[in-house]
Amino acid sequence: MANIREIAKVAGVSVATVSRVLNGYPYVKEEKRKAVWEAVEKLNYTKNINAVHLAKGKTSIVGVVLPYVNHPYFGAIVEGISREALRYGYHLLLFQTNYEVQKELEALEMLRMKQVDGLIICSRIVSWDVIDVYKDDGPIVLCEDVKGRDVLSVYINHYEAFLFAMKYLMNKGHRKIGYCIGRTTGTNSKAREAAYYDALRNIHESPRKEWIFDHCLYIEDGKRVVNEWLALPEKPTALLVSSDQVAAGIVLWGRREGINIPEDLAVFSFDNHPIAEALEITTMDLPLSLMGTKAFRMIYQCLETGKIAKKSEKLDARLIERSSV
Amino acid sequence: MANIREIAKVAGVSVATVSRVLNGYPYVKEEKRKAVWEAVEKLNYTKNINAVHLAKGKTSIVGVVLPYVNHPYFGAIVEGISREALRYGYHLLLFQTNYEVQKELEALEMLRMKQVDGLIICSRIVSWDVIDVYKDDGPIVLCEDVKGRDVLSVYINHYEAFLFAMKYLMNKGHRKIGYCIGRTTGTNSKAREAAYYDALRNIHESPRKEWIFDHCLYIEDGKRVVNEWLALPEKPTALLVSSDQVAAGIVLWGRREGINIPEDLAVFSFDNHPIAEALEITTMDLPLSLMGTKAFRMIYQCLETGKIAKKSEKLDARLIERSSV
DNA sequence: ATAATGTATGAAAAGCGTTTCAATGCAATA
DNA sequence: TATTGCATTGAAACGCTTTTCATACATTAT
Repeated sequence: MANIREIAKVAGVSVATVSRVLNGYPYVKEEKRKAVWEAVEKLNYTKNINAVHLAKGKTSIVGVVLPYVNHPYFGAIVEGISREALRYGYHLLLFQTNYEVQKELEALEMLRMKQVDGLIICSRIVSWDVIDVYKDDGPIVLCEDVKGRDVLSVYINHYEAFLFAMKYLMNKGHRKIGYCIGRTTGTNSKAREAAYYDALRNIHESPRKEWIFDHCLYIEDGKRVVNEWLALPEKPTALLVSSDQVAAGIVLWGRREGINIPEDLAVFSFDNHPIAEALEITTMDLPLSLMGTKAFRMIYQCLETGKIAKKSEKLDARLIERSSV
Repeated sequence: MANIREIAKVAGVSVATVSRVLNGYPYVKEEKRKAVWEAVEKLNYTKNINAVHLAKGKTSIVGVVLPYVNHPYFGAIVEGISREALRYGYHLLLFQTNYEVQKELEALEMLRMKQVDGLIICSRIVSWDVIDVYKDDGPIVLCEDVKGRDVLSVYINHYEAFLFAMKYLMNKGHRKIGYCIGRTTGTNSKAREAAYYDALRNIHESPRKEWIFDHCLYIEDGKRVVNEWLALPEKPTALLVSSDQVAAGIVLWGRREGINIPEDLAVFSFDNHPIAEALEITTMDLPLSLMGTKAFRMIYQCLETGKIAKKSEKLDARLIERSSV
């Protein structure tokens, strides 16, 4: 495979000139410019981008760290990142972690090794100490409330959203409220948990462990929730569900079990995925795609200008009132 | 940032020895090995992976070309690819194309420039001539029937699956059958179209343009289909739907319009996404994740051994009988 | 004792584009 | 005419690791 030196030889110019032509720099006589392009054509030359990466010290790639590629929640975020990255000529390197520390570390190592120029961590399990170690290796954006820590972040105000939902349910007269969550660890989950407990405390209700359903991610998890709910001696009358997927599962499997929604069980969900519209599920719209877009922009700005306008950005959820509550 | 030369100096060895230690090669005295690791520790050294890429001429990255990251169909494929890539220490570079030729070309260029070692094209719009140009730049796997062309491929037998579905519907007495598809171009879509026409011809029914619904990808497209179906002067009694998402939309919006399924309208779908189970939709299970896994393996095998066991692999769909037909 | 192996190590080349610096030529301004 | 400045170009350094080749010494086999 031809390289830039051969092009230079064939075109009768120096490698510097070839580089100038290839990158569209000025100060090259038109005839030389032409000669270079002809040589490129003739030798069927293509840049070796790894040499470019080495020489420039950057790759125009940002890494995206997430537990599951195939979940609509993360899909929406990635979509937002992808759209923006495309616009600025950046590429995306995907790190599916399954919440394994090892995999997350690997992604961080890739930042240090300059495989990626920056990192967007959609969800994580590694501790802050670990993140801190890699902070100087390139911009890292977290999709969670970093609470004043010295890292970039764009996040959805899950606490407010959950609190809002709780109050909404309580306004409708509900006192016995349970909730479904993807995992109990993680900043976002903790924020929701806090809102849940705070709201319950407000009405002097004590929380019940059996009304909290963990590991709720996909539609099929809704089936499990319905079955567990049915088996409950004392049942909550309403459920906050952190994902429309799970809510859809609950509504659909619930129907099959003869559960009336919202009469027997009110379902209040989050995401505003089209499935929620189709099922008339009351939900909070989460600006996931926007969050991805903003996360990328933050990285980009940091990379190109070295400055950051805002270190942290909080995005709000929006009520979509339908008939499942 | 320290480099391998500095490590060599500090450890009092040559760069070759440092490289040996770093890569776990034999033939290094234990004491030197230790000295190197100590220097690495001391200088907080990390490899510059771009230099590695350049020197090795490979990156251990495979590119994944797809139109939309955020569709469950492609999500499932990527999931399969990702799982396998993880196992073999490969990374995934995502190319979201939105079916723009320019974007697909860019991905192919990345193969030529050695940004990626191989390419998995989940769906495409560029012509075969274009693909051919890049064939020698690295392994390319297509997720479609390449019909004897000299490219690798793993694909689902959409023709058989669609034909099977048509016969199934016809066995249930349906004669007026329409179908919903994501796009009308593309090998996979053409295969389905062919099966549709072949089956109709079999029962001497002539196809109707207004019974073919294009651009059906997401749940919300089901709403559109329902509305169009309702407005039809003469309605098909059954619909073949290429995606469970759309089928779900049809079933759900159909219910809201008082359409009885399957009495008024039978729905036969594809994918076997959990949503189909929740909605009791009869569907064909498509081994999407498996296809991704196999696609990666093909690339991997090609890369590591230079040989290909099978150039093309056809995967079959499986009937999941439920109650929407 | 000698040839043949195996272990251990470093110098140098190879992989390749970018960028800086110095130099040359030519035109415009003082 | 002298000076300043811009246009043009190339040599060489830079980014960094891998890998080959040659060398030296220690064993083991013949």
